[in-house]
Amino acid sequence: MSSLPHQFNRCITSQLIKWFSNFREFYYIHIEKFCRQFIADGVSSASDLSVTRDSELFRALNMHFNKGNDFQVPSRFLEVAEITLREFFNAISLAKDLDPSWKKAIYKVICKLDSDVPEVFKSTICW
DNA sequence: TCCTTACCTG
DNA sequence: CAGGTAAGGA
Repeated sequence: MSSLPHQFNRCITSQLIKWFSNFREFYYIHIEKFCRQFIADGVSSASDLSVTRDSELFRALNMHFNKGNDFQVPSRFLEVAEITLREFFNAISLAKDLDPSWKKAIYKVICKLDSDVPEVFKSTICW
């Protein structure tokens, strides 16, 4: 009740930030992986790419982020995942991946689509 | 100069 | 996932 809580708070907050950061990495790594696979499989247009709750991509992400299906993944997540997938597709199609920092342009677009952290996390993950 | 974040490693 | 850090922003 005195000084410790503050340290805990600060510590846990940074841990959560790190946690989400790792999630973000996982997210992008897998979307790129699936995207390249789609291309290898012959998908020719970004419009042919979609992400639904039945998609393998979704399953992979959900398996990692929401293993026990403790949350109902908002449809917005699917939309953003699809946008991200198409963003990667277009970039790779244009051979932009030749540039060492080609992903930054994508990150810049996607981060603007970030949703706020749901209240459940703020109120549930406490000490 | 402090804080955040992307990148890499274990 | 956590730790460490170089790089960039305020």
